[in-house]
Amino acid sequence: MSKAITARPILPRSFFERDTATVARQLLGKILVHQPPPRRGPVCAGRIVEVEAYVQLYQGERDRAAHADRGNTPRTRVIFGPGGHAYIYLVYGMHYCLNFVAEPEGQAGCVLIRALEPIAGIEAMRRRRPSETQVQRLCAGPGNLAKAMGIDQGLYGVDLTAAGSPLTVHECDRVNGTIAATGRVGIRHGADWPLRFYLAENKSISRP
DNA sequence: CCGCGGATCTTCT
DNA sequence: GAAGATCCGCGGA
Repeated sequence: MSKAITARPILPRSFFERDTATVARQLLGKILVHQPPPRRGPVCAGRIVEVEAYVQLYQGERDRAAHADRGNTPRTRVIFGPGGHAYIYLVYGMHYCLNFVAEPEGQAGCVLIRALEPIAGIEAMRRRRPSETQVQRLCAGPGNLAKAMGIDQGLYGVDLTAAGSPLTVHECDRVNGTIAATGRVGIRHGADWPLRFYLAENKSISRP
């Protein structure tokens, strides 16, 4: 790949240290790159097509669906640090979920990355998800994208903004088409808050 | 096509 | 002890 991709500028910390919903929305169309250590697999990359924002307050109300709402625990500590780091956790004892920390240090916000359109490392993705037959579905859904991209707890806390980091986010051309905003998936509290953003016509989103 | 159960981590009640 | 920011395979209709 991917001189063409990794040559694009890495998003700076100032991109992430803003209002969480703004960060979420503006991540659409950006390129996520996973570069494992030498001999640990090929570079994988995908275009971000679906995200969710988890905030401290939404229109003055606590976001009880956010992990950070429970406070600063061993699992959530990275969310309270500076923006532009990876927050990774295991759901239901099975699947890893990748989030980007937003907001300045001391404020808790993060963006769940829910779907990517595969760009590079597709053969590796297929090996990791042999049951998926459609390339465009390899990274559809938060657990699926972590699996396909080879992302696990070992990347907890990595700085997304450092050149040479195993996980980086890169600038891309402006997105075309409609950006949809709906309620977040699989939660109860604040289920109707429009904090899920996705590219409406994209074939790689987790669900329409 | 739909619904159920399994996998088995973190946190809270 | 239970629920949760999930996904997949199985069985029945």
